Amino acid sequence: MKYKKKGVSNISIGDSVLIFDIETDGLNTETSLMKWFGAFSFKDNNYYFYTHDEKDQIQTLIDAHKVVVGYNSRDFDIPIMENNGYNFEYKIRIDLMRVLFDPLTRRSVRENIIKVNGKVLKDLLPNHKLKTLGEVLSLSVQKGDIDYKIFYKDEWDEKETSEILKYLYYDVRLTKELFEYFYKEFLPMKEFMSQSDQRKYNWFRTSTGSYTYKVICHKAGIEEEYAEKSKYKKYEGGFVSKPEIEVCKGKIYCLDFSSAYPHSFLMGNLYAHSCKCCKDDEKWHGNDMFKVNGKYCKKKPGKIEEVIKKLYLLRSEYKKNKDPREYALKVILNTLYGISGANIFKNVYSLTTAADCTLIARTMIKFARKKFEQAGYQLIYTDTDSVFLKDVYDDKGRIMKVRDEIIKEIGLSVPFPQETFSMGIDAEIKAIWFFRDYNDELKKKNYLYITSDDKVKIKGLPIIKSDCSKVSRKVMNQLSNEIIRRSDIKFPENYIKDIVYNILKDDITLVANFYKVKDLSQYKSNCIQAQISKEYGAGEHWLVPNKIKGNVGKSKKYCTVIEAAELDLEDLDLKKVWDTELCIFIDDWKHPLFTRRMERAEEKYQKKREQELQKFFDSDLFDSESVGFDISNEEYLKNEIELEME
DNA sequence: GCCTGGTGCATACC
DNA sequence: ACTGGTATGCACCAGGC
Repeated sequence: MKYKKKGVSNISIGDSVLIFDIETDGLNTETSLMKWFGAFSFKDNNYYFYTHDEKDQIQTLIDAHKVVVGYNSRDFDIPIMENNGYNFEYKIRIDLMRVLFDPLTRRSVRENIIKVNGKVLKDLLPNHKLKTLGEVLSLSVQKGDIDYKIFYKDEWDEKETSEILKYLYYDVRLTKELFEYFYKEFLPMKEFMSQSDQRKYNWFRTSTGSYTYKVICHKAGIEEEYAEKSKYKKYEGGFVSKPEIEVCKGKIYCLDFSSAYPHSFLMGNLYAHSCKCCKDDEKWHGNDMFKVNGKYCKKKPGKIEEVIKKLYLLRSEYKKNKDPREYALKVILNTLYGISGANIFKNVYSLTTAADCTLIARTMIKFARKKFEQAGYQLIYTDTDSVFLKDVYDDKGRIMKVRDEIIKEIGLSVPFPQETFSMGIDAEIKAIWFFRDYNDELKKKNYLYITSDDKVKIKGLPIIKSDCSKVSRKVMNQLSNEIIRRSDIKFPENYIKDIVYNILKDDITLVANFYKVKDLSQYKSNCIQAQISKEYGAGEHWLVPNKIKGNVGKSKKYCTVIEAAELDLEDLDLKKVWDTELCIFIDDWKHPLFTRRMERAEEKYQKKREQELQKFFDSDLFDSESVGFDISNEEYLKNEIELEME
């Protein structure tokens, strides 16, 4: 019995692609029997549905296609069908689940480069079920499920058949739409690959690292060889400065190098370490400015450098024309540095090259800092390829002149200066804040700023991390208008407290923290994630930190939102909400650990003072004139703190 | 008992 | 077929006093 249904497709593919899905009587791939087979063919835009007794027709349909596509088909559908006597030899097999992530290694493959409404797909997915994916990507998802008992038999009446067909149709259609989504999303990556990789859909399903390696090898004419994965040495990366000040208001600019790492490669010719056109002692081995470790050809750009340059220029053009292929080139250019530090990518791998790439970038940004400082600008912060500075002269043109000087001087110190290399303005800011840790030191990679056009940008702060409580997020949203209106983020403690308790009054479970945990077997310690996995299973959980309820946690306890229904406000543990999430908005806030340390030092000082005093009273010197201490209280406290911090 | 430092894990920045 | 280092925060745990 064959059912056929006309469908439509919004993409045109040259290949014969078959989308398929099966229904079985169980989940065990060794023993399960396939009961139904559903498919969509891009050859004729038809859906096909068969029962298990139409084996020849199913095989004929498969044979008529070059590419077969399923969801979790690599570990489920195909093994079962093979055990049921079907043949998938020589088929190009695409498992759409594995396009996103690999369930075996639990690594993301492409879910972290797909964006939905500005957010990364990975962060939007609570799990990797096909239905969830359909919902997040706004595809046609059928509501409701089927009772799987229906597949425990071999024949179905008209009503059952209709139910199964409807169910299977929606699943095939969802898989088809997902394929179409990925196809459109990744097609811009296709043309940079070799013919063979294009044919095998490697532009569609490889990790970004593998993709980049394949493209670079193809374009540069290098063998695409792989090495055994091994533990390799680490090397120094980007330079991150401590923030120079806590708050800065006024005209502030964030300047950053355009594609710092690709330009490091180009300007230092860092992949041309084993050229045969010159001897070792004729090569570039750095200078006073760039103390590189490797030796690089200075006669002509290497093969990989030629490719980088070509792709960089092409990207600039695509970017100007809003061509979607711009993104593919961005991925390649940004990933190349990463794979040059991973030994499996044998023929681009070079620790010296990777380390010299970061060294050049570190040197450049430190040089820029020095130059701006010498020119009278106040440095604020630096991370890898960017520098924040205050425009004390209120003269953008002057900054640009200093910038040009920096670029020019860098160009004079490298063997292959690049015209495309520059520094751009990444942000125009009117106020920026940094925050203190428990040692009262300003933290790196954590800041908040307001741009000249009144946009609030937050980097790294706990309040934007995925585990942040909803109550803190709500508070932030309530404050945001006020923050922009006043150009200030600090409020009196009681003001924030009122907002928090007003929110918690209605729902105490909003203090819950978000946890995404793996299967228990994946943990080798009794860490909190392992405890959560053991108690509530792998997956995503909102857990309420509290003092009395729950089997997770030893000092602090965690229970589910449902279990928390019995808790009172006083039972909650609000430490994270106050001391890490909301403290950034509170006037004159000090970390409690730091405060306690100060108090202890004060106590110690008082004790010592009493002792000294006593000693003094007990001594013969009581009558003499040498009364008092040689250092002040503040000085003493400072010394104590420094001693403790060592 | 309290504090400290090391470690594993998760997640952000570049 | 598997991109890198830098950094913070949380909780656990062992070891010192």
